Amino acid sequence: MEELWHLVRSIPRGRVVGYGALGRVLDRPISGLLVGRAMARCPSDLPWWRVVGRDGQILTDKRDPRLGDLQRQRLQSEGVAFVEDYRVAPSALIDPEELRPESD
DNA sequence: CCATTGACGAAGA
DNA sequence: TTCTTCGCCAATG
Repeated sequence: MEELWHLVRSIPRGRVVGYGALGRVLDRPISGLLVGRAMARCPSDLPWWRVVGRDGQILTDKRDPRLGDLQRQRLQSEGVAFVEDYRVAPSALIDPEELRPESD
């Protein structure tokens, strides 16, 4: 999982990445669903709120619905634009590939 | 041990 | 466009 944690940690402030996109670039690719499962039990020092659905949707629900609001708040406080209450602007969405050069 | 269930997403109807 | 099915596979009951 170290590789996944590293990727998430390298997401710049004010940017978000999709679950499936992350799973796809791993050394051992996994489905977005598994990325989500991993994120639900990730280390507390990860910027987990910068991971969203493929179309920028805030998914976090099911077990702890309150997390969805927390995620939205954190993203908004980073300056991420929203096109809907629970969906970020496409411009904030980036591919894990673009994490290499940037790192902000 | 077996059935369900997800921080998902693509494909088919 | 909305709904269902299916692949993914570890965790949960």
